[in-house]
Amino acid sequence: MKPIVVLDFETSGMSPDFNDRAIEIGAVKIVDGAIVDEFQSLMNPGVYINGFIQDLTGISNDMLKDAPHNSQVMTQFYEFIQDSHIVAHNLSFDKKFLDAELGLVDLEFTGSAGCSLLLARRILPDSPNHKLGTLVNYCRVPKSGQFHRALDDAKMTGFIWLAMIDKIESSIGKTVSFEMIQKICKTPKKKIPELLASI
DNA sequence: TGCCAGGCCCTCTTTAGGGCCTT
Repeated sequence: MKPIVVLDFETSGMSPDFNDRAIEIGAVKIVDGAIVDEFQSLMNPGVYINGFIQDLTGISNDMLKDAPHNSQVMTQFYEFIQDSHIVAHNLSFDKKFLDAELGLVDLEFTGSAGCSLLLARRILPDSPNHKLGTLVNYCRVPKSGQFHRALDDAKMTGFIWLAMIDKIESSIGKTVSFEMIQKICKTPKKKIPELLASI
């Protein structure tokens, strides 16, 4: 089974379509249900980081001043995710930035991707909501460090992912493939019990 | 220059609207 890289970006805003850029990447690599490696780097895209983002992340313009440029970091990160599946909390957000930043260095990730937010809405329907911070408490996984820092968020997302996989596998009594997880994420909530019973 | 998102999912739906998530 391929490794799973759980990743998280901190960015200058909500969309690369409006010239927002990644300012930090954090990721953990999961093999056989355990975190075996990690990747973290600030990166300096050469754009000014506004006060809201500085307050949210604790990442200041001064901290980015001497950070390596995005092109250098993303080239290294591309090697880190080779031959892996990727997972993120609200994948559609992080995948946009991954594609945009890799595209700027003429690279492309063509592997499979999964979303812990979509899985949580299906597997943990009784959670008060499906924000990362809420799921950390709901799943009783370790709170590692500071929210809105990339590596800490990636670690916590990784723990939540593993907790959800464990819950699925405990309920059906067998292991599930990454492809099956993707299928669960695409299945309407109402049909999840029926799907799990059929595995 | 400055503008500022968008996919998912529910429902009093599908000829739509609005909340949830991510920074």
